[in-house]
Amino acid sequence: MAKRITSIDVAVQAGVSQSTVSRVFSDIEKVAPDKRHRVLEAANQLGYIPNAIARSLTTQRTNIIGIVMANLTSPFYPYVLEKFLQCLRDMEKQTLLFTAAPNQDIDDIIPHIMQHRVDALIVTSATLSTEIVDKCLHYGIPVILFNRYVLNSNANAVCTDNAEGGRDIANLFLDTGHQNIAYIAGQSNVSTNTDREKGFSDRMHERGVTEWLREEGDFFYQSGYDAALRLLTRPDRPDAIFCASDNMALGAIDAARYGLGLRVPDDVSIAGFDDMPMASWPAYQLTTMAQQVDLMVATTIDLMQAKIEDPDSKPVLRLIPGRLVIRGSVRGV
Amino acid sequence: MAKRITSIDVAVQAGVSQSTVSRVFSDIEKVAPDKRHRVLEAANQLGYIPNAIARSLTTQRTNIIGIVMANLTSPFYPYVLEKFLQCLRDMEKQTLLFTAAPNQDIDDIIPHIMQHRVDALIVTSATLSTEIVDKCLHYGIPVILFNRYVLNSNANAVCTDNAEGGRDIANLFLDTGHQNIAYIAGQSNVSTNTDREKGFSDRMHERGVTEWLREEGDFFYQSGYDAALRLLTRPDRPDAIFCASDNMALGAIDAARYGLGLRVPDDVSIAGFDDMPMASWPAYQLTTMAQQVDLMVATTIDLMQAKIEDPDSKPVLRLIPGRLVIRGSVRGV
DNA sequence: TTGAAAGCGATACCAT
DNA sequence: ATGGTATCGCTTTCAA
Repeated sequence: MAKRITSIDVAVQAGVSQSTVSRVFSDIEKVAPDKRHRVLEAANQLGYIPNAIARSLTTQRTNIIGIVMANLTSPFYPYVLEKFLQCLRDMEKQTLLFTAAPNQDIDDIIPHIMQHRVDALIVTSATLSTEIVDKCLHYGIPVILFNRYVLNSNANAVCTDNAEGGRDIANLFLDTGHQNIAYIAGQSNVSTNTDREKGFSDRMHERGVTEWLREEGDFFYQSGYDAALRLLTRPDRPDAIFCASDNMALGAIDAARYGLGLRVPDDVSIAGFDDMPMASWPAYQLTTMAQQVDLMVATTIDLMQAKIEDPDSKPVLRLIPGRLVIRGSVRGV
Repeated sequence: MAKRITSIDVAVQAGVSQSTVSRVFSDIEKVAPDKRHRVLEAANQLGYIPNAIARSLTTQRTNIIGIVMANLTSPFYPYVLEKFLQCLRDMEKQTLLFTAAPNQDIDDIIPHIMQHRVDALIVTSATLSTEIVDKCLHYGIPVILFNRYVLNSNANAVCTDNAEGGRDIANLFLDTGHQNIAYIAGQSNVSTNTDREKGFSDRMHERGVTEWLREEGDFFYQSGYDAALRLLTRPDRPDAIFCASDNMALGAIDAARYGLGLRVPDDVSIAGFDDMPMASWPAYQLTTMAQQVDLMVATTIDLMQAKIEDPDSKPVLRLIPGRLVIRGSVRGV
């Protein structure tokens, strides 16, 4: 490795002061056209690239946004991540990405992130204790929760209206005359699941249905497959299953078809939640409650910007409505 | 936001010098147990978190690894990314992640990354010009290509042995008595495709087959679906299709089944390449050439480490063999 | 407009 | 083992 090129080298080469070089590369300042030209030329000649580390140290801004992702393996999240990366790239921000190790407490990784003094922190599908959120805020790092919320926290949050989505699916099943309905839950301690389930069961009750089957999974494919197998081998086989995630819904469809030789939707209707890319594949044609990812991401970025510009703004929770996407996995529509 | 807490604040509070505080947080140095205790206590009390920016400026190391990813939307890459994140997290390194915008030249985003003085750069499924690689090296930033290689470049590279994989699939089809074989290509200008195709066609020739069908896709699901539709509606319908990616293979299976009512593998055998998670789902049971992602990632990290420790080490290309995974989409095995 | 000089918050070398 | 101090590479006053 050759000697590192700094703005001083460029200054010497261009016959100007180091300050002037700095001004050229921070754009804003006005510097005489001829000098600017000489600086640029010298920089190019020497292969100079400004050092963002040094810049961050003085400006107190890194232009880096931290993103914490829980599970990249579920096909829904890569899409979310991709969107975030696109947005941030367009804003000329860089992205420092973190995943939690299995069973690792998200709270524990935050200090690692804070060491790097990110300008803001986006946390998807994981909750943070109010203490750690406050610690971030204390350091001037806004926190925005994506698809999770914590009441009475100082963190902003953007979330699909999961309860409303659950109600809509209940309506869908009942409107199409299904008699024996089942729900396959995600982990019962995460709000994404509980909200969907709450909306679903509230609406069922409102419409006079007081009993239905329930199995619990973990949002992943295999758990949906297994849960559906348990449900569909019962003597009182359900004729409709609402799965708390698309992933589980696809598993449920495969269990019905390949595990038990049933037809979907003729023998059993299946609905999901998320609308991940595979939901539209011919093999599945899954009817599902779509999360409006693009809108959610854009909203998250907006909240982030607002909070960066006015750190004292009050935290808000933005609920984004889901969109019911009718395909072929629920009969009678 | 309160005043930022620095090591000086901690030093004052603990009644020691700032140097001592620094020593406590950089671990290595020995400092008297009682002082260390006082420092830790003061730090905790003040909510002090060391500033990695300032540290990087003096140590000339950021502990950040840059990763450039081309397409997160293909289900194969999130898995790769997840593995990288895990490995790097275990090494206490942070990850700065970049994706290229559609049609954006990867070369153009490298300077943005270099500004942040990452300790190394991992580039997946994209090539870099030799000039830009040399520029990185000049700045002491090793470059490791993942699943792509550039001959005569100074970048290290880790790649599946795509040619060998292609040969193996040719063997598989011929050993199982298929007569009319077809190949669905990815973009014909990327080495991942050309190597697979080259191995495949070489072996076909070696075994006396000189003619076969060919369609071109883009590695994604839809293109596989469309290409398979074109192939399977020909009068001389192929009885075996080798797809350059699992994604396209799944599309091909769906096209055969749902587009044309054919059975897989009875009417047509289909093989893929990658072994992404869905390949094992009951709906597909795809026979495919698996890329050994864990091994590839580990190898990449090893090369990276070696290059960081000895910047003058010669660049190497590591070929990782694929593993043929026999499931149910090819008949006769 | 331009240059000189004072930080930013650590590390690391040099004394003690 | 501990403290003082120069240093990393920039941005940002302050004067000129």
